[in-house]
Amino acid sequence: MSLRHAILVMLEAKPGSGYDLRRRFDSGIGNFWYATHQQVYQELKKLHDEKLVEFKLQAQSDRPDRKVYRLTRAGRAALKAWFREPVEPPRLKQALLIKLFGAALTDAPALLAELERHEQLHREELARYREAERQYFAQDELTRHEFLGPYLTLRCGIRYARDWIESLQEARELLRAGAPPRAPVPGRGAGG
Amino acid sequence: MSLRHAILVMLEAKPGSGYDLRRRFDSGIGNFWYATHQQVYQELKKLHDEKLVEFKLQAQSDRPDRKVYRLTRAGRAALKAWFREPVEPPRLKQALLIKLFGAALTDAPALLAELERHEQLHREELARYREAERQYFAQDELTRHEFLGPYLTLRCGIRYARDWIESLQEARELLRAGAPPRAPVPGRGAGG
DNA sequence: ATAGCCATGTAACCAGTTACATGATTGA
DNA sequence: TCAATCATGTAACTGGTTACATGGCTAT
Repeated sequence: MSLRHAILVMLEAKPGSGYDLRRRFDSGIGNFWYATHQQVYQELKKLHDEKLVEFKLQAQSDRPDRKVYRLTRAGRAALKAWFREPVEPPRLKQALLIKLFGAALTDAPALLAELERHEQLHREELARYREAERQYFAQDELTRHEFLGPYLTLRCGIRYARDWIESLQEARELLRAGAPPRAPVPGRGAGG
Repeated sequence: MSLRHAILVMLEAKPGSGYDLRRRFDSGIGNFWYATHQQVYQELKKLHDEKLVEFKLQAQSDRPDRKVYRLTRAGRAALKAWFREPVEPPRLKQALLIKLFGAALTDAPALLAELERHEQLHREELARYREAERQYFAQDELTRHEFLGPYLTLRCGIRYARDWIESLQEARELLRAGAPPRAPVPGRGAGG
């Protein structure tokens, strides 16, 4: 139940409409927390009912009116309280690994193609993160300090994507070889 | 909607009861797909209604009767069909990263303690994986070949846990320093 | 014309979680 | 006596997804 906290963090960084928030879920926090426009609008409604956010109607002549949300004092308090509670570690759901686990139950070419496809997706992901990192360092020190939090999540994403690429490469090599390794791969790759 | 496929893969590896499956979700596939006993029993019921699995009642004198499930021919076909369909990449939900993203909104000590707590959890996770890897290599080559799929998922898990530890260490260091890095960390850590 | 963007919403459904229930056996 | 393990299940609820709806503006 952290969707609301993702939204509160986003709104505290910068007020915005449901539509704005939805788009922000395509990057930044979106790299590790996903939400559809339905979830955003409904959660905003709940947050408003609970008086954790408020909005100003922003009439626009050429486009639909916007509800620009921001935190209330109670919202800020709720967010601070959440920061002090422990979050439970996430429960992973990696469907691709179910396939890899059951590698013996399918034909190798289909699985190899699927692994390669995912590897490619992670390469693109990694490229996006690297570009974002480059942009981060193009800023002055004051701005870098302000965005230290987002930068640190970016670093997590870089390691995540990079290691998927490594793992999928390894998996493809060993599956192609059709035989298990004789011993743990030495060095960093062995988990040491 | 891959819970059913996780169950089908598990049952194809070895028939078992709902209770068995539930326990198997504590390791192996459980390292990357979680399920409660409710989900298991209800999914088994659905799979049975759809005639993808069948069961034999195993009466036991001292303990409750077990329903020992296994795949039907249709179940095996459904599983093979799934292996040929692409799986969508997972939508991550990492609540801890919401906190890290919003680091500026809370006091450092609370956040640092939370990061350290998670780092510790990942250290324990990594230790489990390493032990499992050790056991894998203690087996003969034929058995290693049979369990190549599970081994490869273990490798993914090792990289995953190891990198969380690295990322959380880095985050704690930079947050403690109270200042952003001057330039990307050189070498492998920089995303290269 | 056709599609896409901006901006919001209702309704139905499905997946996942939590609480509650049963009942025998084993070990502290 | 109390808790844990084995083994299964019903019921209520919450969170998340998909489909459908509106309506003007802009670009091809």
